[in-house]
Amino acid sequence: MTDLANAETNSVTRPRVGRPRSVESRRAIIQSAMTILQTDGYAALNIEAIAAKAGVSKQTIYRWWNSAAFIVLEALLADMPAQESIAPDTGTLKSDLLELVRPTVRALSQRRGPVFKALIAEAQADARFAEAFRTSLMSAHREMVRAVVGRAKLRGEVVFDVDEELAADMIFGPILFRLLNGHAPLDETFAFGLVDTTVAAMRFVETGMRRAAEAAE
Amino acid sequence: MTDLANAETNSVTRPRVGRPRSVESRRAIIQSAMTILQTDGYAALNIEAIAAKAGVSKQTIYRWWNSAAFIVLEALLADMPAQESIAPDTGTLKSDLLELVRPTVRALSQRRGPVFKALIAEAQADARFAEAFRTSLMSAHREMVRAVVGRAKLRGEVVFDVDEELAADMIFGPILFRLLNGHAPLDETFAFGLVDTTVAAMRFVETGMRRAAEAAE
Amino acid sequence: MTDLANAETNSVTRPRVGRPRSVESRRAIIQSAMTILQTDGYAALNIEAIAAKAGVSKQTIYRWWNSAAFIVLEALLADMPAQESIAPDTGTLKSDLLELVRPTVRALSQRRGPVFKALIAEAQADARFAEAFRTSLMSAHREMVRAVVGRAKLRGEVVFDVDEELAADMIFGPILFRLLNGHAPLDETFAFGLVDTTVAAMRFVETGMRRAAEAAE
Amino acid sequence: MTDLANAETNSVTRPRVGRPRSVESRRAIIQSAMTILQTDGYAALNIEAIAAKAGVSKQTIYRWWNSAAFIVLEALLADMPAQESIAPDTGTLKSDLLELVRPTVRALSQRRGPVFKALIAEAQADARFAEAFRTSLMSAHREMVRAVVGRAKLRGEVVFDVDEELAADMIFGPILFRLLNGHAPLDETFAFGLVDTTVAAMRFVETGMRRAAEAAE
DNA sequence: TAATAATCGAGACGGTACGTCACGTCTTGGA
DNA sequence: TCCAAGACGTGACGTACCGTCTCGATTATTA
Repeated sequence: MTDLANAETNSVTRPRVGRPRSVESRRAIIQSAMTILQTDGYAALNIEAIAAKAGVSKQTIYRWWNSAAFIVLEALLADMPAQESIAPDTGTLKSDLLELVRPTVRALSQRRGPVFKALIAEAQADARFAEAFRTSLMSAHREMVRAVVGRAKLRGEVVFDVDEELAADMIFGPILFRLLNGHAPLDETFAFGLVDTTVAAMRFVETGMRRAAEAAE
Repeated sequence: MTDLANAETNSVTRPRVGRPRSVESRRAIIQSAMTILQTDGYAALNIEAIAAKAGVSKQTIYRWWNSAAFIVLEALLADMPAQESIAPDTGTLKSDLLELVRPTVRALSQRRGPVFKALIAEAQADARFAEAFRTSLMSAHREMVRAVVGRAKLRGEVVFDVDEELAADMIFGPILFRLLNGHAPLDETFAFGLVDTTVAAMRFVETGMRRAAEAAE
Repeated sequence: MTDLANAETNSVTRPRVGRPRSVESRRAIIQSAMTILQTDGYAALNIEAIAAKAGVSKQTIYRWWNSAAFIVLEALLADMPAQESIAPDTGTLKSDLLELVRPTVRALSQRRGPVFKALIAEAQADARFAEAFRTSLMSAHREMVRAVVGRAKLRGEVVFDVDEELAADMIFGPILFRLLNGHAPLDETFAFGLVDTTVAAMRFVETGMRRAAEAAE
Repeated sequence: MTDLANAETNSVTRPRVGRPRSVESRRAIIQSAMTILQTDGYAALNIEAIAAKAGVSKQTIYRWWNSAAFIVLEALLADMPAQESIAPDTGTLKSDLLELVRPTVRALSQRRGPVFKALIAEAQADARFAEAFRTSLMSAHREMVRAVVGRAKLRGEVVFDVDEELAADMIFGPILFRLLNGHAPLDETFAFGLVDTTVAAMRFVETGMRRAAEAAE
């Protein structure tokens, strides 16, 4: 389980006395937040609005979440299908990456785009949320690239010392850039181009270590 | 000259009647904004604080800028040395890109990082600012990559149908990703790895057009 | 109790839920308003100044009052001694009216004058306040004249069909006129003259009904 | 001519050099003020709105008037027919007063009411305007009552020592009271009642001087 | 069964900043 | 000297949310 809410929430030693947390309120809060998000956009998403729509007191929200962004992140994680978390393994780096990149690009170019942009923006002003965002949504995506590239390395499909961290940056960086800067569309052409380019890079990059190895020959 | 302020400001046909704009107020506003930014951070940067520090009325600020972000952007553009706007031309793609990437990475990992993050965040919530940001700061940087890659193409250093737009994404996307997500440092190692990888990609990528050309042989 | 504040405040059926209104804030607001009024005058009385002096948020003031004038009116009503609300009953119309008029004239020529002028001015620009002012402070004063004249009528001291409403106008109209227009002093001479004249009028006025009665003889 | 505008305007020794005052601007300003007054009410009457509507600079308005109220007062005085300034002389006090009171009451209950209320309110916050208002509009009205009552005194229609100042207060005070407080209508019934009552008062009042005279017998 | 304790809704509270309005003053070029 | 245009500093407006704080009521565990 992810660690999005206030610290005390997840305290293992929390005494189980007193009235238990209302699952109904929790559901209504998340539901209301997502409805506001889709109806009026992230700019209209604030604690007062969520509380009013959910028929819940502001205190209850603040008790379990630090900000509206945390609620959205929790909803997003809950909404993410389980299979999305498993890295594809089709046999080739290129098709693996396409399996990863195409759905991501498609989702971000449609419904998920505005939310994702808003959460990243939020993270720039809120270190706690940045941490939560990075270690949940983002790390899951990055991990899949690392796994795919790692397997390609074992197959000898890419140079042996390719940096998997950098590979993840090369995949998600451009996507994020187009999403946030909006200078060009997030479409299929882009997805194919991005994967082709990255695969070529992974196969032929001359890293410092490689150059050192060749020099030693 | 950049086009950051309200539309009417830059109207070419604007008649020269009425009291002229106070250059002193303009200077004080920009100066105060940058001081607050460096002292207390972007979160503390608001119109009231700028007006108070600059000894200026809020109305005067609103007359010429739409938000504090526009002031910062204007200051950044004014601060940007002229030579930064000229793409390097050292003879090889790799050294050209290094000339571009290393100073950028260095600046973003130090003083410029927080400001840049804040402006990108701001752009996600303000379409007008996003437009201004994209067409000034961002397009200038992207243009340099396009120029450098274009020259490499003419030299035959990279495949003839490489997409310069995508090249710019491959360079700045990962930088932006690390800056915004903070999962890994923006250091020299990253700069070299990014350039090496991108150069390899540009040289060996098999694009659709290239594959078609080869198939025709 | 008077009905000066927002409508919902005095709702009888208001449920006793939520944090109760802070009596301390209420007291501080009224106190601060009166202090500003006496120190700097009505022109300096604004919501921001009251809030600052009372150590209270503007929102709290707006929650319970519509404007600074309402606060002053509430303070005035609270400050009004109970016995002032009871019409004098000395046995003759003249001495009753003197009991009413002299303290009023004295108060208005001194401390109360500026406040009263300001509230009447306020009422001309704010229909809600005009209503509150008329039905609280003003109607109380008018009612006393009506009561005094009514008793004089029963005693046969004045003509039987004298209009008590008009009588109240004849008493307070000239006082108000001198207060607002400032063409002549509000002094004892004026008070005696006003009462003498009004008593004479009440005793000898030939109203339409009276003329009709005489004509029937 | 009245003395409403800034002091320098009426300076006798004013040098006649430079561009002369624009009669067209003056007309447009007064016209615009009255239009705004009738269209949107006194609350909407401000210097910026007048200047904009009149196609005039704010400076020009401030050069000749101290506030919007002065403009309105000037317009009102210019609009007042000459014959209104001559006290009626019909032979009896009652019909003289009716000639005075009925048109006044009628005008105030219709078009003139809101403007008059607003000007009186304005006078409470602006001593200079209060002075101008009192010595122009108000004194003219009061003077007519004084003249009418003075003639009645000479005819022996009223007691010889009746106070003409007080008489004027007794007439205009109640009118003003009803206008400002709005507790009862300004109608014909009120006008007749007011005049009847005042006439009775003037005929039968026992003033201090009269009582002293009687006591000497 | 009662005491204890945490949660809930409602909503008032102090606080910060917003973006706007109108004020009265000023600085241009032109009449 | 006046005029229009319009920028300027000043001050207050009324609103939006923030995150916190009482309330009384509710719902569990613990004694």
